Amino acid sequence: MKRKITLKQIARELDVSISTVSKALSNSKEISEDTTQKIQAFAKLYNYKPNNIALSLKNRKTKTIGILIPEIVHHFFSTVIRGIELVANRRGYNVIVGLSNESFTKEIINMEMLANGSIDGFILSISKETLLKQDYHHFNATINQGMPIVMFDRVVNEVDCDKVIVDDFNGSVKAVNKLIENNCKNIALITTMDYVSVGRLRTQGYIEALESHKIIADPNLILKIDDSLDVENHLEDLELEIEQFFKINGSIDGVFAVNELYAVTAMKVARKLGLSIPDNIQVIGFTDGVLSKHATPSLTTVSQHGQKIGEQAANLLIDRLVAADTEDDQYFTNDERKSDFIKVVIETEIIERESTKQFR
Amino acid sequence: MKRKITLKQIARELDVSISTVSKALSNSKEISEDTTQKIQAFAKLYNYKPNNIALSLKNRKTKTIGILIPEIVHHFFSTVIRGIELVANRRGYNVIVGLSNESFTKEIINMEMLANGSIDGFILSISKETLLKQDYHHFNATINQGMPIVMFDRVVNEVDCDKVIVDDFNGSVKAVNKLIENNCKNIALITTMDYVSVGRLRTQGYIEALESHKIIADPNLILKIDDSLDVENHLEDLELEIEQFFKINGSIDGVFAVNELYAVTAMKVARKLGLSIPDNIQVIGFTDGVLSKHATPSLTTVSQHGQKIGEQAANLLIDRLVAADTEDDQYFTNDERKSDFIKVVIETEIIERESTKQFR
DNA sequence: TTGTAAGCGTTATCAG
DNA sequence: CTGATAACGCTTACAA
Repeated sequence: MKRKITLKQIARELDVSISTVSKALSNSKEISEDTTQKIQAFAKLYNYKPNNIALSLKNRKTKTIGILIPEIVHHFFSTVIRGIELVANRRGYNVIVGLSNESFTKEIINMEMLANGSIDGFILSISKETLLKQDYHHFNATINQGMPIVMFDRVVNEVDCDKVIVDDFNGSVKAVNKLIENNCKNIALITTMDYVSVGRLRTQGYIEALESHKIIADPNLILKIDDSLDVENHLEDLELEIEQFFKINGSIDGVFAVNELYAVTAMKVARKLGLSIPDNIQVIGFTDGVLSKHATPSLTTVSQHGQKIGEQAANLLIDRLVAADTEDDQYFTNDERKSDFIKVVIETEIIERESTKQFR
Repeated sequence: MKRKITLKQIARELDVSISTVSKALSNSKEISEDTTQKIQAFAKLYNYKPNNIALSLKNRKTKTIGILIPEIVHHFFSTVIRGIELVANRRGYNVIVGLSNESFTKEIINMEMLANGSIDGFILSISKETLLKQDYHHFNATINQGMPIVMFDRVVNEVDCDKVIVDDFNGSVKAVNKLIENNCKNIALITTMDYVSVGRLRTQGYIEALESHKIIADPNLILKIDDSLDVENHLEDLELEIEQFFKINGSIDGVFAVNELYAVTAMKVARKLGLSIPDNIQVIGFTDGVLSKHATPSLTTVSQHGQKIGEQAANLLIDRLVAADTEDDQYFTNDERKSDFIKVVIETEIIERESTKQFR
């Protein structure tokens, strides 16, 4: 078991100085052909690789990105990670992952842990508890320390940084429009509580789509599920709640659900109540995950393109890191910079499958 | 935008030496009450936090674990990550994630990237391509450099390290036994190619279960799907292949599939062929993910307890890191150590749902 | 062409 | 009680 070899050891072994070794290995032409050859051969033989930590300390940058998300066992988030990882690796960065588990405290702890030198910047999505509390000081503190943040999906105006979001509003509009075109007369919405911004936006899209067709949104047709802090989904409760909802509103012939779980559960309940899909009820979900694809009938959904979100976020962050590296910091004041932040909107797309009627 | 403050700056500001500051902050009693107070107050004011990178360099350990998995958009793997992250954080470690994307080369590149000082040890699951090639030199090289590895799920005898595996064999046996008890006479197996060890073991369990009931396994009832290197699942192909299989073997009344995708697809195909589940065909899958839970009918599965696997793996790794930290390295030779490696087997559990008959 | 030395941020050892 | 110094592994002026 030989520990990894260092410049120092190579130098000692070959009886040259450390800096000679360093230069030789980076092909500096300060060093003679001969010694360069000798040193490189030796280094290859012993499989020398520079120590990342030492490099990080010296260069004051780690070439790694911190990802902080509420939950990893979630198709959308893992898709985003895949996207981030893809471009990060391509551009020479590593990726370190922290999970807030939807908790404010864990979010802060994780941020502090990573912000102390371990990473060059954050890509994150805000936890539900933080959104509830509306306490964003830790994000701003991090940014003020000179560590850039890119937020995605669950973002917030109170923090000045680059953002990548899904066009939740228009996604909903498209979905509801589709249901209207498909002759649904009583379109229900199954959504979350308003404090999750994406839930709110999707709800607004629903209302807007109806109104643009001169339909007044009926509050009775909106079911708000309170999944506030219980990450583990209590399936039976959900089913029960939706079943109640359907029974009270017997006329529902279209359902738009803000996530695939709600959509799939709605289909299950509908079937249980003897309704057939898409003949009696048509269903559209948000988030195009495994569930939608493999449900029976397969689910028409609004796809969010999670991987693309991740790729965009990573590119934004790395662009900024590279820029910070190059530019003369002095030329800008903080204020000048503020206007600079970019908000990328990723368009949604409706994936038509079996849970809506086909007209053709 | 103030950069993070360092010991040096505090020292300069307070007109003491760096080492005094360092000691004061670690509550060394070498330092007088007075100065300690003053320094700590100042440090708190400026929110001083020691720089992780500097600590890593000094201590020659990073307190971070490298995870290397084939794919993150996969319920099982993300469950494992969650488990790892859970205990890692509890025990003061961070987690850095690399994805091999089932590629041999990417696996190696990622390992080398992380092995150069960024992490203290690996938790990994082998990529399919690596299993195909049977080239494990990079794992052994890493271990020889003194970096411990814990493998999970996709493991291999050729590498000496701690391992956490699912009891694939007995899981299959249990599943097939259940089908036999439920009066299935012609039980089919839908599995992967043999080079994925878990596929092989599950196949063996199937055969064993049949034989223990004096049933001779019929090779025609075994469908081996070749998903070798195409990570993106070609759903239509899969459906077609399974449909062919069902048509050729009209007598099938039970299906055991080695993952949930195959199981769910089998159910879909069965329904398409006018067969009802569980009346005409009973189905059991492996891996208890979202698909199983929300399929219609919901799928009886062999649960692998991914999170528990992650927790165990992390504990094994950290135990070893802590031990390496304490022990006098000289006392052991490599050989003595070999016998030392632990293989933890996580028991599977059958989760009964609607795709099998209930007898009670 | 090669070597010395400083510095990245810490901590530990040893003098004062 | 406090401070100087070395060391972790590396790069890079600057000397020689």
